[in-house]
Amino acid sequence: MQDNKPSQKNGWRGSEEVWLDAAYAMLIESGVESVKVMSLASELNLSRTSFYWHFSDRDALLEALIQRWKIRNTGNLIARTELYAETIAEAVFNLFDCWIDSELFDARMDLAIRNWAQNAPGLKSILDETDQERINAIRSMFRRFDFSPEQSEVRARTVYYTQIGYISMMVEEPVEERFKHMPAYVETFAGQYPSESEIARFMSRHG
Amino acid sequence: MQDNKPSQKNGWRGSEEVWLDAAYAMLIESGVESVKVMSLASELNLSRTSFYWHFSDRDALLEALIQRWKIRNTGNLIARTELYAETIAEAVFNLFDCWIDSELFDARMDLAIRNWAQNAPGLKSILDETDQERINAIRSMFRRFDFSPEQSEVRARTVYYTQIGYISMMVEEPVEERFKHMPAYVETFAGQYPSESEIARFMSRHG
DNA sequence: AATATAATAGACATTAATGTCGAAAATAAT
DNA sequence: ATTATTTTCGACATTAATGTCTATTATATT
Repeated sequence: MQDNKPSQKNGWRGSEEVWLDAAYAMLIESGVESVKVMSLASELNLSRTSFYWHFSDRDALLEALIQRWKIRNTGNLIARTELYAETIAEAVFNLFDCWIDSELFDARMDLAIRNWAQNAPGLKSILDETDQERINAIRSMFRRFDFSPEQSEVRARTVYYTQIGYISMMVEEPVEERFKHMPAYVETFAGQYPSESEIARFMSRHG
Repeated sequence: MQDNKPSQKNGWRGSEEVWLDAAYAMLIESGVESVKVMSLASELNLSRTSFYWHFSDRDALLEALIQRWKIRNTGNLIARTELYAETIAEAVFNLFDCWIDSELFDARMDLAIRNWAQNAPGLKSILDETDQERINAIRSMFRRFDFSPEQSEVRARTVYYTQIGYISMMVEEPVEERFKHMPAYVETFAGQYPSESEIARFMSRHG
């Protein structure tokens, strides 16, 4: 594990990374149950058995997928909650960046992991901890703007649950639609409507 | 399909209902992938092959599960949004009954169906429609209390997404904890803190 | 060019699942 | 009690998946 950049761009058709990428694509597309050595092999036009040169078995591949998620989906969200903001509305807008920029937060991966965790108790524990860390960070954000402990707790959960719900439902709506509603979401979550300049600052950050 | 109450309590060990109940339990416990004729048979101490007397094949069983969900999880929620209420806070409390009483709304089944739908496009369509109907009903509730169209739209979605998120995360918290936070959730969703009597009315409805 | 290493692929073994068929057994109907 | 019906079960066929072992091939190193 943990090769530091194995000399990529060698002449071989397969590699740990190639199999992992295919597995990732399969995972977010159809769930962990469909991450099968057979399917990946035929997709990559490689013999099924040569998979076993790169990974000891299917479980090792799945473990690598979890590692990838851990590395990518930790930190960014929390960093967003700690960004400078003059009002709670601006702070909520900062967090919203995560729901728009998949570089900051990979929603599809998060959903796949969440579904997978339902049948993998070990993963469920890790996910529960992760969720808790994220909620803690959002709660602190509200506390910094002088919401009561109770208010901060409930508003943090509302913000987070709302997003998890949105992801779980795989809502497909045009981007304009999403942006249009953002100020009203800020008002609901923060209890105050954002100022024109706050809206403008948020909008200008995104295309 | 659609027997009108087949003479139950006959002397046979198996029946459509017995298999279906076992499948239901398996579905909400471990997801559709693990609803397997083999597992169910060994759980019921019946020969695997006698399953095929009651159902033509595994697909027929899965279809029956979907029917059960359709019948049970439609109507109740919408009815709750239409109940008499003097304030929006009271109306939101009325809806909250669904999240507490599993007779009104079977959250575990809903989650299982939602996960299943990710790999079953036909089911996904049905689920999308169902979600839309529920959100429409909640939106109408806010409209009745004179929230603007935009406000009603966003608050309805916040209420619904929050609950779907809560279910998806399989949050396990003590009942007291849940009840303790309810008024603060009402405040967030409705924009106004519920009155003492509204809280009392809600609490007294539940043990 | 020769050699070592990394990667591929085919033959084999195994397992878990679905589904068919016909014989046997349990129950219900007369 | 006899007969008919409903249900159960075991033997068989099939499929899709995992994983091992060994020979071969492609690439990299010297």
